[in-house]
Amino acid sequence: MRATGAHIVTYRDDPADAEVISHKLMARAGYIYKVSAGLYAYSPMMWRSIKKVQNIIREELDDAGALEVQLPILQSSELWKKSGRWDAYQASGTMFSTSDRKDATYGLAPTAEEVVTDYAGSSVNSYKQLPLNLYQIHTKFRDEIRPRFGLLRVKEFLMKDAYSFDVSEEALDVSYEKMRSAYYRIFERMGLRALGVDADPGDIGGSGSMEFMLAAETGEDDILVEPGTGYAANTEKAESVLAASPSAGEDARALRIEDTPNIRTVAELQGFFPEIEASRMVKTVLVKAVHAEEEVLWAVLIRGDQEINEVKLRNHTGGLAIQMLTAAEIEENTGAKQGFAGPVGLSDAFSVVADLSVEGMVNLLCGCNETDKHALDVLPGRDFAVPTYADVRLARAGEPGPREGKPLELYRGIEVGHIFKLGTKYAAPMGATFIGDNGKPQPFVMGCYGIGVSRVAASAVEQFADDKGIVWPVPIAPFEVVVTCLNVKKAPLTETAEKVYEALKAAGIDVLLDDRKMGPGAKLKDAELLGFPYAIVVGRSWEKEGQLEARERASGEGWAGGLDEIVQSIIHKVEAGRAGLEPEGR
RNA sequence: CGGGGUGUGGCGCAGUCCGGUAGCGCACCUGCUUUGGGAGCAGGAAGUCGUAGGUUCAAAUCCUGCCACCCCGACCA
Repeated sequence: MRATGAHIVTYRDDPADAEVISHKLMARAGYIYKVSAGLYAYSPMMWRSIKKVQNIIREELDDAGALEVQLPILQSSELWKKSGRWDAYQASGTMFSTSDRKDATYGLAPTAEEVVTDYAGSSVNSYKQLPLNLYQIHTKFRDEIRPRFGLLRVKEFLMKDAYSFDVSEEALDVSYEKMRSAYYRIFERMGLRALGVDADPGDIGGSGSMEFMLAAETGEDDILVEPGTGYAANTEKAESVLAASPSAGEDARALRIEDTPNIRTVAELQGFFPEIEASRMVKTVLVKAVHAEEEVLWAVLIRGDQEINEVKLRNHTGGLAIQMLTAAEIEENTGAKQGFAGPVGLSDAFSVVADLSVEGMVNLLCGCNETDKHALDVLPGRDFAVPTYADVRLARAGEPGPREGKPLELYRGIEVGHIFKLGTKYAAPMGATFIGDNGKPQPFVMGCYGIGVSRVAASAVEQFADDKGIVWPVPIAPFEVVVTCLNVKKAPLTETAEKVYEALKAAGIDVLLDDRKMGPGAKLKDAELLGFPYAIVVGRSWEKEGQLEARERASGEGWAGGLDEIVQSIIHKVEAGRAGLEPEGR
């Protein structure tokens, strides 16, 4: 393609509302245009990249035996009520909803489990039709609380979503594993190194899930990695090994209640009782778990030097969301002011869960639901009922990892893919069944698998950009090579540029000929900003020495040579670059 | 939703405190010159100053309501 016909529009300034590098550069390069908050138009150049991302995904999924479909994104609330997800998504406010002229309610798809399960339920009758894996690449909608970071977090985006249908858990394991390895290949083929991490399934639900992360400082997820062991997990889910409380194994002393005027936090208590470490204290955090129909009060006990993981806690309570109690609610339900709650003398209004870090603690210090007092030398089981123990603790960097006890390292990442084992979570309530080999109807055992297509493109920019602009990996670049003619008024130059352009086109290279009437500086800057992996410059050195110059965007490396020589070297480099990254074991 | 901030040609901004009828840079159009790192000169087009109301002889500027957008927290591919 010729640049004069490619609708290239670039800007000198970053948009005022851009924070992260991918947003700034994609806007400056004219790849994206903000229509309103969280809604972007993709330019022709952007769309070329996105189509390449899509095609890599298609090829790998087709290879893995999945079938592409296209499902409606306007979906009846009736269907969502059958799976039970309507309430959850209304509660969290993530789904856009609307109604038709007859007042029937619809949602705009944030994912498509209901629709695809409905389809499979009606079109699959026998176990002989399984396994089945259906996928689509389509628009998804989420009413994000705060859209930001350009294409990284938006209200409307392109997602690849796949759904597997199997006869059993064992068969699901096979389908899941196929997708997992396909995911590594997909990202490697794009030239991106994705990290698979254990994750929380969130609103989608199900038994197992794994996220695929691209490392980036601006990522919104924290990942803990135990180096050399293959253990990596989102902090929402991550586990670590915790040393026992120093009090473990001590003889129990008698309970005492002491005055602690206006001493509320662990830090303040440490100041007040300098001889008692935080690891001998138990904090009691009061929350409510919000369910569709009710709210349940919970008291959460955790060792004083530890913090609660809200996601783990939410999963334990089975609620849709966790909210901290307000000062007024605390007083009303415990009879004491904020800062003095504890398991000792706690009202029956609360369900109690204690983190594993509390198990085995003796002579601990905690609140006793009396303002300006704390209990010391408390013994669980004697001074309060032995609670249910569960892991609700936030693992932190530096703590020993769960596999071999090596210190956990913290990384930030952008979530670009997420795979889930759903089991029968959707098929069972929706009555989506097939006839098994025993002649009886049974629900599908499902998995679902997402990739944020538009987010992948933005993440790639985020990961590779430099101070000059975007640096596309070859497999997803809008053009693999730009041929820059520095002076379009000189016939020898334009003729040479044409020749190079035709030669590369004939070799099957995606090449852009920059034939615009602009100054040489502006063209070179544009090529760098737009991020084409390779550039061939036709200018002075051709006029004077019959030499073309080639440049590699990523390394900044340049080389010169005769026309054929340069064309051949570029073809080789591009063809090598198309393969993406070397597979890394899995 | 809570806290903070901003709305002025397509983009980036000044002008607002102290009221007097709108300006700069980039981009755009025409012509000439220029061509190895975002060219020069000359000419031109483009804004009811987010919006509604109020104060005033006079409002981008002061007052009130509303809207949009952005930043910090909770959501996710």
